[in-house]
Amino acid sequence: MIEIRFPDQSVRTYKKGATPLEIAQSISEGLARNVLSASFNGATVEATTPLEIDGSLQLFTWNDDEGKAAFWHSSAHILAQSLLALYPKAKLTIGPAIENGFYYDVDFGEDSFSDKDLPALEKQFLAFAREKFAFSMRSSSKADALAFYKAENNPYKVELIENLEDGSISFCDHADFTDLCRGGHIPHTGFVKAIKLLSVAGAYWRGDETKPQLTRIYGISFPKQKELTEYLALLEEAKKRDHRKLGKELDLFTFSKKVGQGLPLWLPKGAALRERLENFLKEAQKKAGYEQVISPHIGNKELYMTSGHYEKYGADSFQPIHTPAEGEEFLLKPMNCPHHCEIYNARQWSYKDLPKRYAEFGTVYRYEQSGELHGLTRVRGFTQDDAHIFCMPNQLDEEFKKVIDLVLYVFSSLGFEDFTAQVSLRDPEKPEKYIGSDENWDLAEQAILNATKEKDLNYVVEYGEAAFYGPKLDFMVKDALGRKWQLGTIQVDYNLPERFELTYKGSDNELHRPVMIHRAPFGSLERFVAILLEHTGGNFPLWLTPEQVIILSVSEKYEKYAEKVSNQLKNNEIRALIDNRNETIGKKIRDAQLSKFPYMLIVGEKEATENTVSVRNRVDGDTGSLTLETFLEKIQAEINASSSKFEI
RNA sequence: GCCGAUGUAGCUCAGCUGGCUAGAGCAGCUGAUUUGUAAUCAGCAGGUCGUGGGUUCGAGUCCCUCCAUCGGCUCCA
Repeated sequence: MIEIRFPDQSVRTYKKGATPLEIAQSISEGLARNVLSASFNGATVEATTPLEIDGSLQLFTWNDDEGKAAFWHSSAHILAQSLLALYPKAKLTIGPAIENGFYYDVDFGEDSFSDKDLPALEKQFLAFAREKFAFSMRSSSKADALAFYKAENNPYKVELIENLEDGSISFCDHADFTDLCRGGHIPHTGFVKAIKLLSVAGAYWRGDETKPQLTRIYGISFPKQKELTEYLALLEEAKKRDHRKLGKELDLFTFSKKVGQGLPLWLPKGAALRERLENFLKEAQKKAGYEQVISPHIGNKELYMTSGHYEKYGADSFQPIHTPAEGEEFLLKPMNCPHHCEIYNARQWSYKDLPKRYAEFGTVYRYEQSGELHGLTRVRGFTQDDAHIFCMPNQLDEEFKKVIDLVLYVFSSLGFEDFTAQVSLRDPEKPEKYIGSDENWDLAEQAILNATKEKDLNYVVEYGEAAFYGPKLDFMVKDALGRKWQLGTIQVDYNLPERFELTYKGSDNELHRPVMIHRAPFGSLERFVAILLEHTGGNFPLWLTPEQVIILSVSEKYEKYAEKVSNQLKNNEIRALIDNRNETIGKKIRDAQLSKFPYMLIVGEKEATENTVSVRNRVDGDTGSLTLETFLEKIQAEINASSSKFEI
C-alpha cells in the first residue's frame, strides 16, 4: 500500500501502482472524468502513471494552468500525427504548449505550406482525436532514440537527442505515432473535442536566424466546441480594440507610403492627446526635481563612436548624412543619452550639485527591419519621454527607487494595473554583446535587483535582455491580443559615464565618476498611446480625451443656445464642440457615440427656455437634464478626481 | 531581413472557373426636410482595381518584379 497526500493535506492509502486517474475515481466520478494530468512529488506525471511510492499528489483539470498545458501539449502530438498522415515527408521538430494553445515546427522540405492547407489538417486532427487513442510514455536508450530518428532522416530530432543525457530520454506513443517527449499528457486523444489551427508562420530552428527556417503551425484546442466558439469570439472582440483600427476611426494618427513606412503622422486630435500626456509627465517630473533640456535631431558620428552605439548599431542604422563641403558625417539621433552626457559635460560639477536629472521628450530615429514595424508600437521615428540622472554611487539606490515610484505613479494614473516588472540582465553565455567591466555590471545588476526587491515589485528575471551598456528594469504591458510590449524602462549605467569621462568633484577634492540612470516611464509616446488605446478601447479617461463634450442641437433653431453652452464650457476649460449639422438628433447621437465622446449635451426648445442641458453619457446613455451650472460642477469634479492623481 | 497571406472609391467590402462602359453600403457634395436620445429622403460625384513588366484576341481576375499592409520568426540602443 502507498500513502497519498492531497493538497488539502488529507492522506489516503491506495494499493501500490494506483494511477492518479484511479485515485480521482475513488474521490468522485466527476473528478475522474475531468482529470487531465497530475503532479506527483512536484514532478509532472500522466494521469495514467502508476504510483509506486508514498507522496503528495495534485490532480489537474481544465481549470488549472497545468491541466491546460497537458491538454495543449497532447494536442500538439495529435497535430504532429495528422501532419505525418497528410505529409509523410515532413520532418517534425518541436511542438510545445504555449500560453494560449500550442504550435508545432515542421520542415516541409521543398513543399510549401500555407493557411489554405489548414482546414484539411484540422479535419484529420479531429478524426484522430475521436479515435480516443491512449497516450503512453516509454523510455528509450540514447542509442535507440538516435537510431530511430537517423532512420527517419530527421536531423532535428537527432540534434535534440544528442543534447540529452542517456537515461533521461523518453517517447510518447499514441496509435501508431511516436514522438520524442518529456511527458505530461491527457489520458487519451478523445478529450480534445474542438480544434482551430490559427496561423502559419516561419520560425528559425532553435530561434537562430542562421539556421534553416521551419514552418510553424499555431493552434488552439478545447474540451468543448462551445469553448472554442467563445474563444474565437473573444479574438474578434480584441481585434476591435486594435489601436491601428481605433487610431484611424478616432482620427488620431495615420501613415503615408510617401512619407515612409514606420513614420507616424499625428493628426490634430492625436497630437493634442500626446501633448496632454507630455504635460502630465512634465508636471510630475518637475515635482521630482527634473530639469528639461533640448537636443538636436542629428549628432556627429564621433558622438556615437564615443558612446559605443556606432560600433554596435552603426551598420544596421540609417546611414550617416554628409556635409557637402567638409564631408563630415552626422547620424539621425537614435537615442538621447550621448547628448545628455555632453550636456552634463558642459561644465564642472560638485558632489553638492548631484543628482542632476535631465529630461527631454526626445524624438529618435531607428532603422527597424521592415518586418518588425507594427502600427504605433514599433516604428522608425518616435519620441521617448527620456531622462538621464547623473548621481553619486551612494545615491544610486535612492534615485532608482524614486524612478520606480514615478513609473508606478504614471501607470496607475492611466489605469495600467496589469503589468509585469522584468529585470533584464546580461546573457552570461554571450559576454561579447556587452561593453564595460564585469565589476560594473555586477554593481549595476545588484542595484536593480535590490531596488526592485525593496519596492516589493513582483518581477521576473530575463537573461540576455539587458542593453549593451547596462541592465534594465522593464515594465511590460500586454496589448489587446495578449502580446507583451515594453513600456516603462529604467536602466543603470556605469559605462557611458566612463566613455564620456563624466566627473564631479567630491568632498575629498578629488574627481569622481558619476553613475547614470536612463529612464522612460512611457517608453515612447507612440507605443504608450497605442497600448492605452487598446486598453481603453478608445474610451480615454476624461482628463485625457480629445473632446470631452459634444453639444447636439435638436435643430438649427437652437444653434444660438448651443453656442452659449459651448462658450460657457470653454470658459471653464472644458473641451467642447457643437454638432450643428442638418441631421436628426438620432443620427447625431449615433455619430457622437461612435466617436466616443464622453458626454453629449442635447439642447432643444425645452433646454433653451429652462437654461438646462439634457445629458447623455457614452456608457450609461440618457441621464436626464441638469442646469448648465450643475453639469459644469459635475464634469469638473470628475476631471479633478482623475487629476488628483497628479499628486506624487 | 526571413516564412506565409493580403492589396478594388476617403472607409468597409462584392466582383464565380479571364469576356462588353468595374458594383454596394457608409462618408462627401447638392436639394428637400427642422427633426427629442444609436442611421430622414432623393439626386450627384468619386476608382488608370498597390506598382512595373509579361502571357492572351482580351487581365481586377493568370505569371513575374517591386512597394505597402497583416500573422509569426529574428531583431529591438
